[in-house]
Amino acid sequence: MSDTHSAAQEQSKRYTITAALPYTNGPIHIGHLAGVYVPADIYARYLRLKGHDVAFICGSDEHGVAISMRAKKEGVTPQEIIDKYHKLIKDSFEAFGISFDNYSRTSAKIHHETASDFFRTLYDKGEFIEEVTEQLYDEEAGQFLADRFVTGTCPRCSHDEAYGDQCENCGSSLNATDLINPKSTITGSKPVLKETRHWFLPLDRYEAFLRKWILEGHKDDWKPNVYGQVKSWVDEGLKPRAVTRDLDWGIPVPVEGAEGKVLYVWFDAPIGYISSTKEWAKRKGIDWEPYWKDKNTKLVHFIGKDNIVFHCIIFPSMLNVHGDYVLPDNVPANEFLNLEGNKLSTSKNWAVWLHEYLEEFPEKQDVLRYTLTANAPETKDNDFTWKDFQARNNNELVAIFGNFVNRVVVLTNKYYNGIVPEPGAFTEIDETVLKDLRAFPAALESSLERYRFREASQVLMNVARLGNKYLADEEPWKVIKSDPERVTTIMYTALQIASALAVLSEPLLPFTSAKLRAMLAQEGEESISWNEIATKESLLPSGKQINQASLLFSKVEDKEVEKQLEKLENTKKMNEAANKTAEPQKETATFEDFTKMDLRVGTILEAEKMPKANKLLVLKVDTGIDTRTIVSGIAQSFKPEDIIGKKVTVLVNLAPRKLRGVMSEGMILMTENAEGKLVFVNPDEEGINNGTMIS
RNA sequence: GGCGAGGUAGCUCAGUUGGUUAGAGCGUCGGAUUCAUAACCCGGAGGCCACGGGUUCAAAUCCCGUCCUCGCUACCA
Repeated sequence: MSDTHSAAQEQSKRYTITAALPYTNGPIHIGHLAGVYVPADIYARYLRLKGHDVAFICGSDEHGVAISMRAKKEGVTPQEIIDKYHKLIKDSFEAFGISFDNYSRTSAKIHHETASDFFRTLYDKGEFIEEVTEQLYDEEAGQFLADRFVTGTCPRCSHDEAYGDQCENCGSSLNATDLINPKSTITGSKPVLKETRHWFLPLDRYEAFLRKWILEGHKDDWKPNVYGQVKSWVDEGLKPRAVTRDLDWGIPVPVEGAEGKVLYVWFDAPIGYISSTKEWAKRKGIDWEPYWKDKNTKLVHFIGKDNIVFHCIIFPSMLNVHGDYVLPDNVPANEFLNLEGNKLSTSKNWAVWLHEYLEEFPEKQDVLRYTLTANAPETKDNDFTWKDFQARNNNELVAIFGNFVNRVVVLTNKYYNGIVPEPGAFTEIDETVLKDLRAFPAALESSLERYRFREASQVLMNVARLGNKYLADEEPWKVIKSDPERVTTIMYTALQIASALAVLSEPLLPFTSAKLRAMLAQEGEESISWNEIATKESLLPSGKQINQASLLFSKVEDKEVEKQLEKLENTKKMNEAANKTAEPQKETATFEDFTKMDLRVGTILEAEKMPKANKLLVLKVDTGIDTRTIVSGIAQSFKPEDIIGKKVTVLVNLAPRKLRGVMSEGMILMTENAEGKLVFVNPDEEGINNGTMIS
């Protein structure tokens, strides 16, 4: 082997690359891909090409209350839910070319053991705090109820199907114990309060460690959005965080007297990276430990911004107190991707689903990879539009990349029957072009090492641009008529660019790279390595027979874009229709129930913002009976000055309640328009006096 | 309310140890060309660098304030 090869070997490092474990309650969409899996895959592929030792690790995250609840709702077992999505996700990743070295699942035995051992180690070290609290318990089902397993009347807006953690009507976040008339969604029975013991990870004790490690140690090499978010958390003060739950779906807490309790999904999920690595190592017959415990291993977590706290604070703290483990070298979290101007939403079906894309755009994996990379939400939220998808494909992949390759291969076949010609003397222009070409690997490395994938996609495109410009300047199709000798050098040089392109495109466009290698007859033994591009005399040697041209990319027609937009329009319509469907009628109220409520016409006399609160207005209302203070959560829909003098409907005999220190005596009746803006329910006739009864 | 990130050309984004006419790609307009999927190549137009103050010989870049977007957090009908 050459000297360059051994030099590369010497620099070779060990990398453990993780991509966020997808939660198995839905398929993968473009937001996941753009934020996590595409950049992680590009990075992993690049490192392999550089000759590094890479473990690219992922798997399905299959525990947690959301799956348990969904199973109950659909009347199936949690196992059926996770099997369905695990398969769908795993298969679509594979078809999309995400090159995981191992894709495991947290329901695997090896993971249960690993997570269990991990917990036990911290437990034995006395790292946890134990605390007994009162939680809602369903006696009929014989189990504690997670917040989302409880519904009841919202104490704020009286919506009577509020969840234990949040009221979807008024948006307030709640404690399950706050709900009026709580009801178990499992049996419908009324839950009781019961004591339960849980284990907490005392994050507050790790503040000094986190400050030193991240705030001092990674000030300059972590992305501003990640660093800033971590700083924000640490500065606000960390609190102990429960790492166990009362639930029957998950990894049993491996401690005496913890029956019916499982590890909190956020405790076990990141450990899934470790168990997936173990699974992989076992299959390969190698030792997994260096990938997590050797100080020279570089651990990198690819995640979306919603996961920053877990990957930068909780998991590193766990690894640190456990001992033995290396800490992440970087966590290049991305922001979010929007779709046609709106947030991606699994529940609203506002997404481009990977498995659907693969069916609707066969053989176009690289087009989506490229679009998502070129437009990745690296520094701020970004918007995916189908028009942009079409433009990136037609104007860049087809027009620049595909076209260059096609020109070179067609001309080579036309002039030399597909045999790489022997070059003559190189001109200054040839030399410059070849020199520029050899600079590209370093340029790409610089972008990729800094996790600037968007930039890398443009650098890659510049390789094809270099080729196109070279052909346009040298005009072999003209020169062939006057000086055919010269054309051999031109075509040889252009073919070197195509050959480099085949290798350099591998991380971003793996399918295209493979096709191009095949076209240039540079597969397997014949292929050149990334590190050789800058140094090897000839990338595609004279005399080599290449194959016929075939198109690397095809145009995306307007029709296809329209079809996708139509699909989204339909989703919108369905959502609107779903919203229009009125909620079912509540249970019968007797006349007496109704007459209990004293509703009056009132007038807002004064209104001002509650200091230090976002949603609250403090109102003085003339109810006819008296002038009283009502605190109302309408500040996001109205300016105080705009509602003074407004006639409103007031529930005057609602039990008074103190809100942020101000006693609120009553409630203003509100409803909501299609955009979610609040609207007063008020008498629209003039001349109705304050205090008039509503019946 | 507090904190974090962002606000630069029609679009997507670079650019901050402060320093000549603020850059790239796409789009647009014009030119050239025909080997190539009407693609490539060359050139032009297009920016009060969110807004208002300040520091400075000099500000997209530093300081103060305001506004907008996204997120976290608090509070919360």
